Order: sequence, then structure tokens, then C-alpha cells
Amino acid sequence: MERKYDATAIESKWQKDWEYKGLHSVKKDTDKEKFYLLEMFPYPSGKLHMGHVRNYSIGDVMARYFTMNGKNVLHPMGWDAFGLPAENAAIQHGVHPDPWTRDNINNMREQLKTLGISYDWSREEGTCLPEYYKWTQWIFTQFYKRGLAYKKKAAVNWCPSCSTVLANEQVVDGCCERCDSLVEKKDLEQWFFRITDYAQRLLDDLDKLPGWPDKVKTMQENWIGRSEGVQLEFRTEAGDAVPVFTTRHDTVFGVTYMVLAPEHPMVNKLTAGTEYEQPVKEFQKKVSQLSFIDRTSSDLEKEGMFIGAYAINPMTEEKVPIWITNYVLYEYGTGAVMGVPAHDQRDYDFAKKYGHQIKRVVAPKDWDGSELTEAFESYDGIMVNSGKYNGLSVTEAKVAMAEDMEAKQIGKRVVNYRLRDWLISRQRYWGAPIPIVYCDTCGEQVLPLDRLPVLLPTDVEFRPTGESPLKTSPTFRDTTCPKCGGHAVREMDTMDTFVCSSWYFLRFTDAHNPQEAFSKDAANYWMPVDQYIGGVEHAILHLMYARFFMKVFHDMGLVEADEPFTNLLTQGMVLKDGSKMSKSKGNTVSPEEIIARFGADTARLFILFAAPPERDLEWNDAAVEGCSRFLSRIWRMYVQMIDMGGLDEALPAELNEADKNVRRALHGTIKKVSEDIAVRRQFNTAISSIMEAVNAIYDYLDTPAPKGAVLGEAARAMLLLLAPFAPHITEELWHELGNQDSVHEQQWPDYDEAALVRDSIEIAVQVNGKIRSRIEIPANLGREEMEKLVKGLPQYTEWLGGKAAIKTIAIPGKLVNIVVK
RNA sequence: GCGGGCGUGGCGGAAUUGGCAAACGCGCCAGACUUAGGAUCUGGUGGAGCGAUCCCUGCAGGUUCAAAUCCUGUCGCCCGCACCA
Repeated sequence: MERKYDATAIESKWQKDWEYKGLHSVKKDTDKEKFYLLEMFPYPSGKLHMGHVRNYSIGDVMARYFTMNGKNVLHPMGWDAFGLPAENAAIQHGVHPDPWTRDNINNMREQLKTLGISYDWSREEGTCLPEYYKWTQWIFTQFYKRGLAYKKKAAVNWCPSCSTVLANEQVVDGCCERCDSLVEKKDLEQWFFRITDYAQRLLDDLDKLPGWPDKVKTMQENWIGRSEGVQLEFRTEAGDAVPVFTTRHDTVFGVTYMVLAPEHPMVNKLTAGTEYEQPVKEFQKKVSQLSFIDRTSSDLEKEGMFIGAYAINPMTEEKVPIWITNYVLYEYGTGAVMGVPAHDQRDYDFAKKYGHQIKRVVAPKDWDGSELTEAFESYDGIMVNSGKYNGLSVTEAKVAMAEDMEAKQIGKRVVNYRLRDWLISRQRYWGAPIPIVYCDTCGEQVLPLDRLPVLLPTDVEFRPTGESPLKTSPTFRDTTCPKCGGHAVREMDTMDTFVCSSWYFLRFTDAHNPQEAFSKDAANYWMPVDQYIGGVEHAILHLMYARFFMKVFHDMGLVEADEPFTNLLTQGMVLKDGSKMSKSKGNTVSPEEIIARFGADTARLFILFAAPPERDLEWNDAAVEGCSRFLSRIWRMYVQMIDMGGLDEALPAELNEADKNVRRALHGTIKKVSEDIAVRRQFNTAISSIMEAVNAIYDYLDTPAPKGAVLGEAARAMLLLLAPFAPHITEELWHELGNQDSVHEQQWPDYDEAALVRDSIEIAVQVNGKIRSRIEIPANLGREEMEKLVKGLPQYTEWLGGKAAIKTIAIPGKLVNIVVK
């Protein structure tokens, strides 16, 4: 055996061996409990970063642990390979996105393999491969047939830098999620997925996910943004209906004006041919020029103008003026709002500025008749100035009025969501083409499966024009209609890459199926994903889209489960000098270099040891060396143990004190590591516990008595415990112990309860909660015996300090507290 | 503004159910071995004090025999949402 630990030699040796043996490929096996473990697949940028290393190290610990515990573990990897960087590279360097992406994938795959993660590479998939995007397109066609994919003209988010539209979820603080450019509004005809149909289920089913962090569930809840209210029909003097949405229909007697979004179609109708027409047009123009961020900012100065028309309040028959403002959003509710200055702070500010009447209709119980100085928004109040509803509480009034509104057919109870339909069109090349053609005679036609995939043409030019580069292809545009066979033109937009990543976990269950996206059988065996691991930045986007897809597939009868991910772990970021590692900040540490210098086992160990998985992790070069030293220390320990020999002997019936101590440390560690991985997902403490056991074994090695058998037990168990964290060094040492098979195919060790038992323990003696002493007592004493023992001690009166003991609290195994006065 | 989370030594962190604060590691100090040490091993390492002791989990209160942990208030940091009617 080598006297020194040589990580590089060991690691490449075993990586080749595992691959050769196919150690990590899995098949359906109904004899075993399945466990689907998935890490969010990466975009193939070409280079692995520390965030990846962290993500996959966490996943690999679990995958190896559950495998050793007899589960049939599916642990696949693939590539989220469509997207803008490839296309930008094409524009800048003239390389075609396809080979560019394939090169990156090849590089990253090699880097990933040097980490020694237990992936089943036979299931590798890439979203940019025709064999994959064929099925993405097929899914689109199914959505289309179910009415879940539709085209409409709408004001959409436009990123001028990426030259494409964005989904609402991809707009962060009014800027593009990718490139931070200020997002503009554009009127365009675009494809949408009707995710709003699933809003309520996406919300309700969050309750089915106890294994998700509350933080993520809350974020999704807020994003869906359910609110209950009434849609109430105001009318213009001409009799046109202008419905408003309100959650405070109880305040309808307090309406003193009505506000429309400037884009509201009724605005032009009401002002056409009047003196207001021109000024209104100017106001509309001004508002439309506001950036997205300004328009939705609460700092925006509220501005508005009267448009010369009046609306009738259907409950009071009162006539109120109609205004337009910059603070009402056309996209939410009905784009029309009733102005109740007394009970809505925005309306209050607006009324103060423009001199609208402020009419109180809810008052606190002890109201002294005083004037309002701000809006009274509380629900804790009594109705006033509200006709027959006076005297009711807000809650009672809400019910009574809603019933009356429905009875009079002037309003209905409705639920509104903040969630909008998902805009999936992208005016870019490097994505899955939308499988739609426009026939000269039959119009819009969806392509059948035998016309899929719609392949990306290669004869395109890459120019940042704001139009899909597909339009530059001489061969792509013209095709035939699937219905009549006549001339048709293809849809030129591609799909948002988030579409591709919304079902990849299903494809892994049946990765190369040429007939179907995935077979029902495979999906039902493996799904749902038992443990999903990735960055919290996907809390809304990817994680909600994937849930949406899963529910649609469930409804289509393709899979039984209707939630994709049972347990979710959102890992923290990897920081250097206090901020996220990034190229622009120049604070990156390259995994490649770390692996070359210390080995993958050290890199993995450090990243798992430095912080609990959910928390951010500060990179520390010195601590990395510490982990490397720890592995060397382990190596030397095995050199010493193997030199001593006798490791294969059976445990003797009689054990000495030293034997018992080291066995207690070992079995305590087995218990702790098992719990930390399986239950607490707290790998840093699992590793520290292994370190403690190593220290205990070193102490034991210094004791004089013969110890082969006890050492042998420890030598084997320690490798099993460490195997999920540092798979290569443990495999090497496992073989040095004389084993022929892989350490990763072994059964996870059980701990011996009897070995944990102590004869005596140290407890604390407290007086009024302050430590006075620590004493050694027999481990099995109960409350009364402990109390008796402490009272009988010679120091007892000294501890009391001349005061009287009122009572004594004894906690077995912990302490005795004497309360004195 | 609303919602969620976090505040513990020089640093990363531990304390699982309210029960001995600081496990484990990094760093630092001293020593051993050594031609040498950025290897390895041993010991020490929250603060004050010569000392017995006392103090210490952002801050101020409270509950309790007992609080890092529970409650109230407050300060600071991070994340998400934000004119959603």
C-alpha cells in the first residue's frame, strides 16, 4: 500500500472502474423501494462552477446513502441546452449554436466526471437534441388541443438587449432576468400557455408539499396572488357596462369617482369626438412611455385626468365622474377601479390631490365623528352612511351586500389572481420551434406527431434584429398544411427554454424512448422525484412551471402523480469575500483547479463541511487544505491499521475499557451520520461526527492492548460512513482492506445499541440554574435516586450557601438543579 | 409598506424536545520531531481577574427551577413581493 495519499491517481482509477462496471446505471426493480433523486440540470456554459459542485455533491451524498440503504436510486443528469448564450456566441464569434453547445456539453461532462458523482450517464439527455425537442413540441401540440396553448395580441415584456419577449416571471424589478436591461412594453401577437387555468390547484396543492421549504411555498403563493372579491357592474350614462373588481365591495356607498386604466377600451369610446379626446390621447401616450419599472412603482406620483363622462353606481344610483390614471393596471381585474378615498390609501391620496369628495362608510366602534386624516382601511369597523346596511360589521356587510348584488344581477363574487398566462414565444433561434403552421386556406394548424420534430434549419443568419433568425432561412418558412396539403407558412418563433425544462425529469424515467415522451409505466414507477435539489432562484419560475406541466400530464392520464417533486432542498450560494462568485466581480474559484490540486474528494468534503446545505457558504482556501489534511490523516490511519494486522478477527466476548470507548464513539457516529443524512439533511455535522470518530480511533491506536478485531470493525464501518462524501478514497481503502467488490455496493452499517451504553455519566449540579459542579454518577439513575445522591454529597451544604433548599429538579442524564431561597 | 429568514468566539459553524453555550474544523500561540517545514505529532486558545470566581449567544424587558432556544418590544442584515383595487 502507498504510504502517501495520492488523490489524483486514485480518483481517475476508480472513475474509470465504476464507468466500466456500469455501477450507477439503474433499471426498474419492483423488489426494491425506488428513490428518484434529482439535481437541477445545468445550462452547459462549458465550465463547471462551485455552485454546481455544491449542488451535485449534496445530491451525491444522498444518492449513495440511499443506494447503500437498499433503495433503487435513479440519479440522472442532462443539459438544459437551449438558450441565449449559444446564440450570442453565434452573433459575436460566428460559431453555430449547435456545435458550440455540443462542445460545451462535452467539456462539462468531462469536468463533472472528475467529481465522481454517481450519475446514470446512460440516461443523459439534452433539451437541444431533436430526439428530445421532438417531444417538447409534441407536448405543445397536446396543450394546444386541450386549449392550453393559444395565441393572442397583448402588451408584452420586451427585452431590447435580448431582442425577445419575456414571461412576467422573467422580469425582475422591471429588468430582464438574464441581462438586467430595462424591459419595455410592446404590443405583439404571441403564444401563451394557460397556466391561469391551474392557478387554484397550484395554490391549493402547495399544502400537499410538506417537504418543501415554507419560503418557496410562500413565494409561489404570493406569485399566484389569489384575492376574493366582487365584480360589480357600473354603467356609463349611455348604458354601457363598465365592470370593476373590488375586494371591498362593502365600501360601495363610499364611491366618489371611478378610475379606468388609460388603455381601457371604454376610454376611447367615451371621449371620441369630445373636447377630451385630444388631452386624453396625450395622457395615454405619456403613460405608455413609462418604463415597466416606473409604471408599477409605488413611488410613482399618482396622476390622472377627468375624461368628461360619468358612471352610475349600481348600488346607490349615484353619478360619479370617470377618470383615468397612471396607477390603475389594465392587466389586473377589469382594468377599472371604484374610487373609495375614505377606505383606500391610494384613492385617498388621489382624492386629496384632485379634490374628490371623501365619504366615510366604515367607522371604528368608538368613532367620535372626527374627520379622516388618512384612509381607514381596517376591517374592524361598523357600516355608516350605507343605507340599510348601517350598523352591520364589515364582515356582515360583505356577505349581505354580495348577496344583494348577485340578486339584483349587478355583481357577482369572483376570484382574481395575480398570476398571468405564461408567454412562451421567443423571437430567437436556439430553442424548440413552435410546431404550428399557417395554411393559406385552413389557417392556423398544429402539426401531428408524424411531422415532428420541426427541425431547426442550419441555413440562418444571426443578427440581433428583434425578429426570429428563423426568418432568414430560405428553407424553413414554406411548408405544407397537415390538413389540406396546400401551401402553409411556419411559425417562426421558438419556445421559452423554461418549457423544455418543465418536463425533463419525466424524460429521465424513460430517457431514449423513440415512441413516446415517456412511457406511463416508467413514469409511474419513478415519479414523483423523491428529492429535488437546486438553487432558490428557481422558486417561482421553474418550480411553478414544472408543477403546472405535471398537473396537465396528470389530467391527460399520462402519469398518476400530480406534483413533480416531493421533497425540495434549496441550497445556498457559494460566496467569496462575502458576495456571490461571479466572473464580473472576479471572485471565482475554479473547481477544475481545486480538483487538480487537492482532488474531488477534498473539494466535495469541504463544500459539504463548511456550511449546512441551505445556507450560503463562504469559500475558504485554508479550510479546503484542512479537509485535504483530514483525508491524509485518514489515509495514514489505514496504513497504520493495516500494518498492525488482525483486522479480520471476530470480536472477542470480553472487551476492555479502551475497546468499549472506541466502539461507543464508532456506533454513536454511525447513528449520527445516518440521521444527519436521512432525516436532517445536515451534512456538516455528519462530517464533524466522522472526524470525532477518527480522533477516537487515533487515541485507541495509542493504547497498548491487542486490538485487531475492534479495529477491523471500525476500519470497515468508517469507510462505509465516509463513502457518500468521499467516494474515491474510501473505495481505494476498501480494496486495501482486502475487499474485491465496491464499497458503494455495501449495506449501510447499523449501529449497535449495546455499544452506546455507558456505565457512568457526568452530570451538572446547579443551584438556581448556575453550575456549581460536575459529578460522575451511574448512568441508570432515576430522578429520585439522583436527587438523593446529590443531597447526600459532602459538598451539598456548601452549595446551598446557608440558604434553604425549596425544591430539587433532577433531569436524568443531564443535571440536578437545587432551588434555594 | 407587506411576507419570510437570520443575528452565537478572530473565522466557518455546533447545541435535534427549554436542561452543562461554543462540538467539529479553520486561524492563532507554545512545544516535540527535524538539515529544513507550508509535513506530522502534543498541548493551549470567548472575555475580565494573581485567584476563588464573575461575565458572555445584536440590544432591552418578560415567562421559567432553568432561555441561544419561548413571549413582547427594538436595532441590524439578507431574501421575496410590492399602486394587484
